[in-house]
Amino acid sequence: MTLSLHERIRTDIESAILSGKLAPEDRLPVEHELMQTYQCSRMTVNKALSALAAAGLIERRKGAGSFVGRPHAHSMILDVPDLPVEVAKRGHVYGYQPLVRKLRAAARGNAEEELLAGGRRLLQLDGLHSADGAPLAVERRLVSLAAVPAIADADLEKEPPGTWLLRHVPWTEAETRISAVPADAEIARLLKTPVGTACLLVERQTWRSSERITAVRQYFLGTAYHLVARFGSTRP
Amino acid sequence: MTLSLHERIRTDIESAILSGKLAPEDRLPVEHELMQTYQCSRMTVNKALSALAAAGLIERRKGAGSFVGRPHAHSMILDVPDLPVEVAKRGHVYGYQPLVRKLRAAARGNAEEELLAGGRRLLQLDGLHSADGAPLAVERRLVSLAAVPAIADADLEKEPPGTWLLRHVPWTEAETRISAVPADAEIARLLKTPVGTACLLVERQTWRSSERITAVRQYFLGTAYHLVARFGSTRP
DNA sequence: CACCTTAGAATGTATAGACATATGGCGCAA
DNA sequence: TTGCGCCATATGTCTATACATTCTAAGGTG
Repeated sequence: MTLSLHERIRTDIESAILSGKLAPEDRLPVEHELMQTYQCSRMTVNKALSALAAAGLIERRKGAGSFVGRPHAHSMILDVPDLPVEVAKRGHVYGYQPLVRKLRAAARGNAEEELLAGGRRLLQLDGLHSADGAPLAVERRLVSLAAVPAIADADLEKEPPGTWLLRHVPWTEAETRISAVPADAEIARLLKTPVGTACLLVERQTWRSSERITAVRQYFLGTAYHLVARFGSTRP
Repeated sequence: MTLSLHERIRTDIESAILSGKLAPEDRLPVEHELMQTYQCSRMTVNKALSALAAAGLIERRKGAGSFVGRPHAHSMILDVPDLPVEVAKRGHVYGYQPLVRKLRAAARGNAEEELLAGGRRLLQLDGLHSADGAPLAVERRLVSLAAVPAIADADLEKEPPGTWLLRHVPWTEAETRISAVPADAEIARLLKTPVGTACLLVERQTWRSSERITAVRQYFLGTAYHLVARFGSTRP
Protein backbone atom coordinates (compact mmCIF):
# COMPACT_ATOMS: atom_id res chain seq x y z
CA MET A 1 0.00 0.00 0.00
CA THR A 2 1.55 3.25 -1.11
CA LEU A 3 0.73 6.01 1.29
CA SER A 4 -0.25 9.41 0.03
CA LEU A 5 2.07 12.20 1.00
CA HIS A 6 0.00 13.61 3.84
CA GLU A 7 -0.43 10.11 5.23
CA ARG A 8 3.32 9.58 5.12
CA ILE A 9 3.93 12.82 6.98
CA ARG A 10 1.33 11.85 9.55
CA THR A 11 2.69 8.36 10.16
CA ASP A 12 6.27 9.65 10.28
CA ILE A 13 5.41 12.05 13.08
CA GLU A 14 3.13 9.53 14.73
CA SER A 15 5.86 6.93 15.02
CA ALA A 16 8.33 9.55 16.21
CA ILE A 17 5.95 10.31 19.05
CA LEU A 18 5.04 6.73 19.89
CA SER A 19 8.66 5.63 19.83
CA GLY A 20 9.66 8.42 22.17
CA LYS A 21 11.86 10.33 19.75
CA LEU A 22 9.47 13.19 20.31
CA ALA A 23 8.54 13.64 23.97
CA PRO A 24 5.42 15.34 25.36
CA GLU A 25 5.61 19.14 25.25
CA ASP A 26 8.28 18.92 22.55
CA ARG A 27 7.82 21.33 19.73
CA LEU A 28 7.30 19.92 16.26
CA PRO A 29 8.89 21.42 13.18
CA VAL A 30 6.76 24.32 11.97
CA GLU A 31 4.74 23.90 8.82
CA HIS A 32 7.23 25.71 6.61
CA GLU A 33 10.05 23.42 7.72
CA LEU A 34 7.96 20.37 6.94
CA MET A 35 7.15 21.87 3.54
CA GLN A 36 10.89 21.97 2.88
CA THR A 37 11.52 18.50 4.27
CA TYR A 38 8.83 16.84 2.18
CA GLN A 39 8.94 19.30 -0.71
CA CYS A 40 5.23 19.90 -0.68
CA SER A 41 2.70 22.66 -0.18
CA ARG A 42 1.52 23.92 3.15
CA MET A 43 -1.98 22.49 2.79
CA THR A 44 -0.53 18.99 2.59
CA VAL A 45 1.46 19.47 5.79
CA ASN A 46 -1.58 21.06 7.38
CA LYS A 47 -3.75 18.08 6.56
CA ALA A 48 -1.29 15.72 8.24
CA LEU A 49 -0.96 17.86 11.36
CA SER A 50 -4.70 18.48 11.61
CA ALA A 51 -5.31 14.75 11.57
CA LEU A 52 -2.81 14.25 14.38
CA ALA A 53 -4.47 17.03 16.35
CA ALA A 54 -7.91 15.49 15.83
CA ALA A 55 -6.53 12.20 17.15
CA GLY A 56 -5.24 14.01 20.23
CA LEU A 57 -1.63 13.09 19.56
CA ILE A 58 -0.49 16.67 19.14
CA GLU A 59 -1.75 20.05 20.21
CA ARG A 60 -1.67 23.00 17.87
CA ARG A 61 -1.53 26.55 19.16
CA LYS A 62 -2.21 29.34 16.75
CA GLY A 63 0.71 31.72 16.66
CA ALA A 64 2.86 29.50 18.83
CA GLY A 65 3.43 26.19 17.02
CA SER A 66 2.59 22.50 17.28
CA PHE A 67 3.49 20.45 20.33
CA VAL A 68 3.35 16.81 21.31
CA GLY A 69 0.36 16.37 23.60
CA ARG A 70 0.41 14.79 26.99
CA PRO A 71 -0.67 11.17 26.91
CA HIS A 72 -4.01 10.21 28.26
CA ALA A 73 -4.18 6.54 29.11
CA HIS A 74 -7.83 7.21 29.65
CA SER A 75 -10.13 7.46 26.63
CA MET A 76 -9.32 4.13 25.07
CA ILE A 77 -11.50 2.63 22.40
CA LEU A 78 -13.81 -0.03 23.78
CA ASP A 79 -15.19 -2.69 21.50
CA VAL A 80 -18.73 -3.57 22.55
CA PRO A 81 -19.46 -6.17 19.94
CA ASP A 82 -22.82 -7.33 18.75
CA LEU A 83 -23.19 -10.59 20.67
CA PRO A 84 -24.38 -12.85 17.82
CA VAL A 85 -21.49 -11.69 15.67
CA GLU A 86 -18.92 -12.03 18.43
CA VAL A 87 -20.02 -15.50 19.46
CA ALA A 88 -20.02 -16.70 15.85
CA LYS A 89 -16.55 -15.26 15.37
CA ARG A 90 -15.23 -17.45 18.17
CA GLY A 91 -16.62 -20.48 16.42
CA HIS A 92 -19.58 -21.11 18.69
CA VAL A 93 -23.27 -21.37 17.93
CA TYR A 94 -25.16 -18.37 19.16
CA GLY A 95 -28.60 -18.67 20.66
CA TYR A 96 -31.14 -16.22 22.02
CA GLN A 97 -34.08 -17.22 24.14
CA PRO A 98 -36.74 -14.62 24.96
CA LEU A 99 -37.96 -14.89 28.53
CA VAL A 100 -40.26 -11.96 29.19
CA ARG A 101 -42.18 -9.68 26.87
CA LYS A 102 -44.36 -7.29 28.79
CA LEU A 103 -46.02 -4.01 27.85
CA ARG A 104 -46.29 -1.88 30.94
CA ALA A 105 -46.17 1.60 32.38
CA ALA A 106 -43.12 2.99 34.09
CA ALA A 107 -42.81 1.95 37.71
CA ARG A 108 -44.04 4.78 39.89
CA GLY A 109 -41.28 6.55 41.74
CA ASN A 110 -38.66 5.08 39.45
CA ALA A 111 -37.32 8.26 37.91
CA GLU A 112 -35.17 6.31 35.50
CA GLU A 113 -38.11 4.46 34.00
CA GLU A 114 -40.36 7.50 33.93
CA LEU A 115 -37.75 9.46 31.99
CA LEU A 116 -37.42 6.62 29.54
CA ALA A 117 -41.15 6.20 29.09
CA GLY A 118 -41.77 9.87 28.44
CA GLY A 119 -45.39 9.62 29.61
CA ARG A 120 -46.17 6.53 27.53
CA ARG A 121 -45.63 2.85 28.01
CA LEU A 122 -42.52 0.73 28.07
CA LEU A 123 -41.80 -2.62 26.49
CA GLN A 124 -39.92 -4.89 28.83
CA LEU A 125 -37.84 -7.52 27.07
CA ASP A 126 -35.84 -10.05 29.06
CA GLY A 127 -33.85 -12.76 27.42
CA LEU A 128 -30.96 -15.18 27.63
CA HIS A 129 -27.93 -15.20 25.35
CA SER A 130 -26.11 -18.49 24.97
CA ALA A 131 -23.07 -19.93 23.20
CA ASP A 132 -23.16 -23.59 22.17
CA GLY A 133 -26.21 -23.98 24.38
CA ALA A 134 -24.40 -22.80 27.51
CA PRO A 135 -25.78 -19.63 29.12
CA LEU A 136 -23.64 -16.59 28.46
CA ALA A 137 -25.62 -13.59 29.61
CA VAL A 138 -28.98 -12.51 30.93
CA GLU A 139 -30.42 -9.36 29.47
CA ARG A 140 -33.06 -7.10 30.95
CA ARG A 141 -34.16 -4.40 28.59
CA LEU A 142 -36.71 -1.60 28.54
CA VAL A 143 -37.65 0.11 25.29
CA SER A 144 -39.55 3.36 25.07
CA LEU A 145 -42.63 2.89 22.92
CA ALA A 146 -42.83 6.64 22.51
CA ALA A 147 -39.47 6.56 20.72
CA VAL A 148 -39.75 3.23 18.94
CA PRO A 149 -43.42 2.35 18.31
CA ALA A 150 -42.42 -0.11 15.58
CA ILE A 151 -40.92 -2.53 18.10
CA ALA A 152 -44.39 -3.52 19.30
CA ASP A 153 -44.84 -5.46 16.06
CA ALA A 154 -41.28 -6.73 15.67
CA ASP A 155 -40.46 -10.41 15.57
CA LEU A 156 -38.02 -10.84 18.44
CA GLU A 157 -38.11 -14.60 18.73
CA LYS A 158 -34.86 -15.35 17.00
CA GLU A 159 -33.03 -12.06 16.96
CA PRO A 160 -32.12 -10.35 20.23
CA PRO A 161 -33.74 -6.94 20.64
CA GLY A 162 -30.34 -5.25 20.70
CA THR A 163 -29.65 -6.40 17.18
CA TRP A 164 -33.12 -5.39 16.05
CA LEU A 165 -32.72 -1.93 17.54
CA LEU A 166 -29.29 -1.51 15.99
CA ARG A 167 -30.83 -2.08 12.59
CA HIS A 168 -34.00 -0.07 13.03
CA VAL A 169 -33.02 2.84 15.26
CA PRO A 170 -29.63 3.75 13.97
CA TRP A 171 -27.13 6.32 15.19
CA THR A 172 -28.12 6.64 18.74
CA GLU A 173 -25.84 8.07 21.34
CA ALA A 174 -25.00 5.75 24.17
CA GLU A 175 -23.45 5.51 27.60
CA THR A 176 -22.24 2.28 29.10
CA ARG A 177 -21.44 1.49 32.73
CA ILE A 178 -19.35 -1.54 33.49
CA SER A 179 -19.14 -3.09 36.93
CA ALA A 180 -18.94 -6.42 38.71
CA VAL A 181 -21.82 -7.80 40.78
CA PRO A 182 -22.69 -11.10 42.43
CA ALA A 183 -25.46 -13.11 40.78
CA ASP A 184 -28.77 -12.85 42.63
CA ALA A 185 -31.09 -15.83 42.85
CA GLU A 186 -32.84 -15.26 39.54
CA ILE A 187 -29.72 -14.43 37.55
CA ALA A 188 -27.98 -17.45 39.04
CA ARG A 189 -30.85 -19.75 38.06
CA LEU A 190 -30.89 -18.49 34.49
CA LEU A 191 -27.13 -18.67 34.08
CA LYS A 192 -27.09 -22.10 35.77
CA THR A 193 -24.47 -20.99 38.25
CA PRO A 194 -24.35 -20.66 42.05
CA VAL A 195 -25.81 -17.60 43.71
CA GLY A 196 -23.08 -15.00 44.26
CA THR A 197 -21.04 -15.88 41.19
CA ALA A 198 -19.13 -12.86 39.90
CA CYS A 199 -20.90 -11.38 36.91
CA LEU A 200 -19.84 -8.62 34.58
CA LEU A 201 -22.68 -6.12 34.56
CA VAL A 202 -22.99 -3.95 31.48
CA GLU A 203 -25.60 -1.21 31.76
CA ARG A 204 -26.27 0.77 28.64
CA GLN A 205 -28.61 3.64 27.88
CA THR A 206 -29.12 4.96 24.42
CA TRP A 207 -30.92 8.04 23.17
CA ARG A 208 -31.29 10.06 20.06
CA SER A 209 -30.99 13.81 20.35
CA SER A 210 -32.24 13.82 23.93
CA GLU A 211 -35.06 11.35 23.25
CA ARG A 212 -34.46 8.23 25.27
CA ILE A 213 -34.65 4.97 23.35
CA THR A 214 -33.73 2.05 25.54
CA ALA A 215 -31.98 0.98 28.71
CA VAL A 216 -30.46 -2.46 29.12
CA ARG A 217 -28.70 -4.46 31.80
CA GLN A 218 -26.66 -7.42 30.70
CA TYR A 219 -25.27 -9.86 33.26
CA PHE A 220 -22.40 -11.81 31.77
CA LEU A 221 -20.99 -14.93 33.34
CA GLY A 222 -17.75 -13.46 34.64
CA THR A 223 -15.51 -16.34 33.64
CA ALA A 224 -16.99 -16.71 30.18
CA TYR A 225 -16.75 -13.21 28.86
CA HIS A 226 -14.58 -10.15 28.83
CA LEU A 227 -14.45 -6.79 27.12
CA VAL A 228 -11.41 -5.44 25.32
CA ALA A 229 -10.36 -1.83 24.90
CA ARG A 230 -7.43 -0.51 22.94
CA PHE A 231 -5.37 2.61 22.72
CA GLY A 232 -2.74 3.26 20.14
CA SER A 233 -1.86 4.05 16.61
CA THR A 234 -3.51 0.96 15.19
CA ARG A 235 -6.49 2.22 13.25
CA PRO A 236 -9.08 0.04 11.58
CA MET B 1 -18.75 30.50 19.50
CA THR B 2 -18.93 31.16 15.80
CA LEU B 3 -18.20 28.03 13.84
CA SER B 4 -15.99 28.12 10.81
CA LEU B 5 -17.67 27.15 7.58
CA HIS B 6 -16.31 23.62 7.36
CA GLU B 7 -17.30 23.04 10.98
CA ARG B 8 -20.81 24.25 10.23
CA ILE B 9 -21.11 21.90 7.29
CA ARG B 10 -19.83 19.04 9.42
CA THR B 11 -22.19 19.66 12.33
CA ASP B 12 -25.14 20.17 9.99
CA ILE B 13 -24.64 16.77 8.43
CA GLU B 14 -23.76 15.22 11.77
CA SER B 15 -27.01 16.27 13.37
CA ALA B 16 -28.97 15.20 10.31
CA ILE B 17 -27.50 11.73 10.76
CA LEU B 18 -27.86 11.53 14.53
CA SER B 19 -31.44 12.78 14.41
CA GLY B 20 -32.37 10.19 11.81
CA LYS B 21 -33.12 12.61 8.98
CA LEU B 22 -30.37 10.80 7.12
CA ALA B 23 -30.61 7.03 7.50
CA PRO B 24 -27.77 4.49 7.12
CA GLU B 25 -26.91 3.75 3.49
CA ASP B 26 -28.51 7.03 2.45
CA ARG B 27 -26.54 8.97 -0.06
CA LEU B 28 -25.32 12.40 0.90
CA PRO B 29 -25.32 15.34 -1.48
CA VAL B 30 -22.21 15.21 -3.65
CA GLU B 31 -19.46 17.71 -3.04
CA HIS B 32 -20.51 20.00 -5.88
CA GLU B 33 -24.05 20.24 -4.50
CA LEU B 34 -22.74 21.16 -1.09
CA MET B 35 -20.50 23.76 -2.70
CA GLN B 36 -23.64 25.32 -4.15
CA THR B 37 -25.60 25.03 -0.91
CA TYR B 38 -22.94 26.68 1.21
CA GLN B 39 -21.44 28.82 -1.54
CA CYS B 40 -17.92 27.67 -0.87
CA SER B 41 -15.04 25.89 -2.54
CA ARG B 42 -14.68 22.16 -2.84
CA MET B 43 -11.78 21.95 -0.39
CA THR B 44 -14.00 23.34 2.35
CA VAL B 45 -16.71 20.76 1.72
CA ASN B 46 -14.04 18.10 1.45
CA LYS B 47 -12.61 19.01 4.84
CA ALA B 48 -16.02 18.65 6.48
CA LEU B 49 -16.76 15.30 4.82
CA SER B 50 -13.28 13.93 5.50
CA ALA B 51 -13.71 14.69 9.19
CA LEU B 52 -17.04 12.85 9.23
CA ALA B 53 -15.43 9.91 7.46
CA ALA B 54 -12.55 9.85 9.95
CA ALA B 55 -15.10 9.76 12.75
CA GLY B 56 -16.80 6.79 11.09
CA LEU B 57 -20.08 8.60 10.66
CA ILE B 58 -20.03 8.44 6.89
CA GLU B 59 -18.35 6.27 4.29
CA ARG B 60 -16.90 7.77 1.17
CA ARG B 61 -16.48 5.78 -2.01
CA LYS B 62 -14.36 7.21 -4.75
CA GLY B 63 -16.36 7.48 -7.93
CA ALA B 64 -19.59 6.53 -6.20
CA GLY B 65 -20.39 9.14 -3.58
CA SER B 66 -20.69 9.58 0.18
CA PHE B 67 -23.03 7.45 2.25
CA VAL B 68 -24.18 7.37 5.83
CA GLY B 69 -22.37 4.54 7.57
CA ARG B 70 -24.02 1.79 9.52
CA PRO B 71 -24.00 2.43 13.23
CA HIS B 72 -21.62 0.53 15.37
CA ALA B 73 -22.58 0.54 19.03
CA HIS B 74 -19.18 -1.06 19.43
CA SER B 75 -16.11 1.16 19.51
CA MET B 76 -17.25 3.43 22.29
CA ILE B 77 -14.84 5.68 24.11
CA LEU B 78 -13.86 4.26 27.46
CA ASP B 79 -12.56 6.54 30.16
CA VAL B 80 -9.85 4.76 32.10
CA PRO B 81 -9.06 7.47 34.58
CA ASP B 82 -5.93 7.88 36.57
CA LEU B 83 -7.03 6.56 39.94
CA PRO B 84 -5.63 9.34 42.18
CA VAL B 85 -7.30 11.95 39.98
CA GLU B 86 -10.61 10.12 39.80
CA VAL B 87 -10.83 9.48 43.52
CA ALA B 88 -10.00 13.11 44.29
CA LYS B 89 -12.65 14.26 41.83
CA ARG B 90 -15.29 12.40 43.78
CA GLY B 91 -14.25 14.21 46.91
CA HIS B 92 -12.42 11.37 48.61
CA VAL B 93 -8.89 11.14 49.91
CA TYR B 94 -6.78 8.89 47.75
CA GLY B 95 -4.18 6.59 49.23
CA TYR B 96 -1.66 4.17 47.81
CA GLN B 97 0.11 1.54 49.86
CA PRO B 98 2.96 -0.44 48.29
CA LEU B 99 2.87 -4.10 49.26
CA VAL B 100 5.52 -5.90 47.23
CA ARG B 101 8.61 -4.67 45.43
CA LYS B 102 10.59 -7.52 44.01
CA LEU B 103 13.23 -7.72 41.31
CA ARG B 104 13.07 -11.10 39.68
CA ALA B 105 13.41 -13.07 36.48
CA ALA B 106 10.41 -14.07 34.40
CA ALA B 107 8.73 -17.22 35.63
CA ARG B 108 9.87 -20.14 33.50
CA GLY B 109 7.25 -21.43 31.18
CA ASN B 110 5.20 -18.27 31.58
CA ALA B 111 5.28 -17.04 28.00
CA GLU B 112 3.59 -13.81 28.99
CA GLU B 113 6.26 -12.86 31.48
CA GLU B 114 9.13 -13.98 29.27
CA LEU B 115 7.87 -11.78 26.46
CA LEU B 116 7.61 -8.87 28.82
CA ALA B 117 11.05 -9.39 30.31
CA GLY B 118 12.77 -9.62 26.94
CA GLY B 119 15.62 -11.68 28.37
CA ARG B 120 16.21 -9.39 31.35
CA ARG B 121 14.62 -9.01 34.70
CA LEU B 122 11.21 -7.81 35.80
CA LEU B 123 10.18 -5.51 38.60
CA GLN B 124 7.14 -6.76 40.42
CA LEU B 125 5.12 -4.03 42.11
CA ASP B 126 2.03 -4.90 44.09
CA GLY B 127 0.01 -2.31 45.92
CA LEU B 128 -3.32 -1.27 47.33
CA HIS B 129 -5.37 1.72 46.20
CA SER B 130 -7.77 3.17 48.73
CA ALA B 131 -10.35 5.94 48.99
CA ASP B 132 -10.90 7.58 52.39
CA GLY B 133 -8.90 4.72 53.89
CA ALA B 134 -11.25 2.06 52.53
CA PRO B 135 -9.68 -0.45 50.15
CA LEU B 136 -10.64 0.21 46.53
CA ALA B 137 -8.41 -1.96 44.39
CA VAL B 138 -5.48 -4.34 44.52
CA GLU B 139 -2.88 -3.91 41.84
CA ARG B 140 -0.35 -6.45 40.63
CA ARG B 141 2.10 -5.02 38.19
CA LEU B 142 5.15 -6.20 36.29
CA VAL B 143 7.49 -3.73 34.66
CA SER B 144 10.14 -4.64 32.11
CA LEU B 145 13.52 -3.38 33.29
CA ALA B 146 14.79 -3.75 29.75
CA ALA B 147 12.29 -1.13 28.66
CA VAL B 148 12.26 1.10 31.73
CA PRO B 149 15.58 0.85 33.60
CA ALA B 150 14.91 4.14 35.39
CA ILE B 151 12.11 2.64 37.45
CA ALA B 152 14.62 0.72 39.56
CA ASP B 153 15.57 3.99 41.23
CA ALA B 154 12.13 5.60 41.30
CA ASP B 155 10.46 6.58 44.53
CA LEU B 156 7.22 4.66 44.48
CA GLU B 157 6.22 5.04 48.10
CA LYS B 158 3.62 7.72 47.65
CA GLU B 159 2.82 7.67 43.97
CA PRO B 160 1.37 4.54 42.39
CA PRO B 161 3.61 3.04 39.70
CA GLY B 162 0.91 3.62 37.07
CA THR B 163 1.12 7.35 37.60
CA TRP B 164 4.90 7.27 37.60
CA LEU B 165 4.97 5.33 34.35
CA LEU B 166 2.45 7.68 32.76
CA ARG B 167 4.80 10.57 33.43
CA HIS B 168 8.07 8.89 32.52
CA VAL B 169 7.17 6.54 29.68
CA PRO B 170 4.57 8.47 27.78
CA TRP B 171 2.71 7.52 24.64
CA THR B 172 2.54 3.83 25.01
CA GLU B 173 0.05 1.75 23.14
CA ALA B 174 -2.23 -0.23 25.37
CA GLU B 175 -4.79 -3.00 25.47
CA THR B 176 -7.21 -3.50 28.32
CA ARG B 177 -9.29 -6.56 29.16
CA ILE B 178 -12.22 -6.16 31.48
CA SER B 179 -13.88 -9.08 33.22
CA ALA B 180 -15.48 -10.11 36.49
CA VAL B 181 -13.85 -12.58 38.87
CA PRO B 182 -14.43 -13.78 42.42
CA ALA B 183 -11.91 -12.60 45.00
CA ASP B 184 -9.41 -15.28 45.93
CA ALA B 185 -8.11 -15.57 49.47
CA GLU B 186 -5.34 -13.02 49.13
CA ILE B 187 -7.37 -10.45 47.21
CA ALA B 188 -10.20 -10.83 49.69
CA ARG B 189 -7.87 -10.27 52.64
CA LEU B 190 -6.39 -7.13 51.12
CA LEU B 191 -9.75 -5.69 50.10
CA LYS B 192 -11.21 -6.67 53.50
CA THR B 193 -14.09 -8.49 51.90
CA PRO B 194 -15.30 -12.11 51.95
CA VAL B 195 -13.69 -14.65 49.63
CA GLY B 196 -15.67 -14.90 46.41
CA THR B 197 -16.81 -11.29 46.33
CA ALA B 198 -17.37 -10.12 42.76
CA CYS B 199 -14.44 -8.01 41.61
CA LEU B 200 -13.96 -6.04 38.45
CA LEU B 201 -10.69 -7.24 36.93
CA VAL B 202 -8.91 -4.80 34.66
CA GLU B 203 -5.88 -6.27 32.88
CA ARG B 204 -3.78 -3.85 30.90
CA GLN B 205 -0.68 -4.34 28.82
CA THR B 206 1.24 -1.44 27.40
CA TRP B 207 4.08 -1.35 24.91
CA ARG B 208 5.93 1.12 22.78
CA SER B 209 6.57 0.18 19.18
CA SER B 210 6.60 -3.55 19.90
CA GLU B 211 8.72 -3.21 23.04
CA ARG B 212 6.69 -4.32 26.01
CA ILE B 213 6.64 -1.96 28.96
CA THR B 214 4.34 -3.24 31.66
CA ALA B 215 1.46 -5.56 32.43
CA VAL B 216 -0.93 -4.87 35.28
CA ARG B 217 -3.91 -6.55 36.89
CA GLN B 218 -6.20 -4.42 38.98
CA TYR B 219 -8.90 -6.03 41.11
CA PHE B 220 -11.58 -3.49 41.95
CA LEU B 221 -14.14 -4.02 44.64
CA GLY B 222 -17.15 -4.66 42.42
CA THR B 223 -19.61 -2.59 44.40
CA ALA B 224 -17.26 0.36 44.83
CA TYR B 225 -16.18 1.03 41.30
CA HIS B 226 -17.39 1.07 37.75
CA LEU B 227 -16.13 2.14 34.36
CA VAL B 228 -18.01 4.37 31.98
CA ALA B 229 -17.86 4.40 28.20
CA ARG B 230 -19.57 6.79 25.86
CA PHE B 231 -20.56 6.87 22.25
CA GLY B 232 -21.97 9.83 20.45
CA SER B 233 -21.48 13.19 18.92
CA THR B 234 -20.29 14.82 22.13
CA ARG B 235 -16.65 15.67 21.64
CA PRO B 236 -14.33 17.09 24.26
C1' DC C 1 13.67 48.37 35.64
C1' DA C 2 8.91 47.68 34.56
C1' DC C 3 5.45 48.19 31.26
C1' DC C 4 3.52 48.81 26.82
C1' DT C 5 3.62 48.67 21.91
C1' DT C 6 4.59 46.47 17.85
C1' DA C 7 6.48 43.50 14.30
C1' DG C 8 7.08 38.93 13.04
C1' DA C 9 5.97 34.17 13.34
C1' DA C 10 2.86 30.39 13.22
C1' DT C 11 -1.44 28.36 12.67
C1' DG C 12 -6.66 28.70 10.94
C1' DT C 13 -9.49 29.18 7.20
C1' DA C 14 -10.71 29.54 2.56
C1' DT C 15 -10.24 29.87 -2.73
C1' DA C 16 -9.63 28.07 -7.50
C1' DG C 17 -7.75 24.94 -10.19
C1' DA C 18 -5.40 20.62 -11.74
C1' DC C 19 -4.69 15.84 -12.29
C1' DA C 20 -5.35 11.02 -10.43
C1' DT C 21 -8.25 7.07 -9.57
C1' DA C 22 -12.17 4.20 -8.56
C1' DT C 23 -17.14 3.37 -9.73
C1' DG C 24 -21.13 2.35 -12.22
C1' DG C 25 -24.04 2.73 -16.02
C1' DC C 26 -24.74 2.90 -20.92
C1' DG C 27 -24.06 1.57 -25.49
C1' DC C 28 -22.01 -1.26 -28.82
C1' DA C 29 -20.54 -5.57 -30.58
C1' DA C 30 -20.25 -10.61 -30.66
C1' DT D 1 -28.95 -11.52 -24.95
C1' DT D 2 -24.64 -11.22 -22.95
C1' DG D 3 -20.31 -9.32 -22.21
C1' DC D 4 -16.94 -5.93 -22.88
C1' DG D 5 -15.16 -1.33 -23.05
C1' DC D 6 -15.72 3.47 -22.61
C1' DC D 7 -17.07 7.62 -20.36
C1' DA D 8 -19.34 10.61 -17.10
C1' DT D 9 -19.24 11.01 -12.21
C1' DA D 10 -17.36 11.58 -7.68
C1' DT D 11 -13.91 11.43 -4.55
C1' DG D 12 -8.53 11.63 -3.46
C1' DT D 13 -4.65 14.31 -3.58
C1' DC D 14 -1.91 18.27 -4.26
C1' DT D 15 -0.49 23.14 -5.49
C1' DA D 16 -0.11 28.08 -4.81
C1' DT D 17 -1.99 31.87 -2.78
C1' DA D 18 -4.45 35.02 0.33
C1' DC D 19 -6.01 36.91 4.44
C1' DA D 20 -7.35 36.32 9.46
C1' DT D 21 -6.11 35.31 14.15
C1' DT D 22 -3.23 34.58 17.93
C1' DC D 23 0.98 34.18 20.33
C1' DT D 24 5.85 35.48 21.30
C1' DA D 25 9.52 38.23 21.80
C1' DA D 26 12.06 42.27 20.85
C1' DG D 27 12.55 46.95 21.53
C1' DG D 28 11.23 51.38 22.98
C1' DT D 29 9.32 54.45 26.64
C1' DG D 30 8.28 56.29 31.12
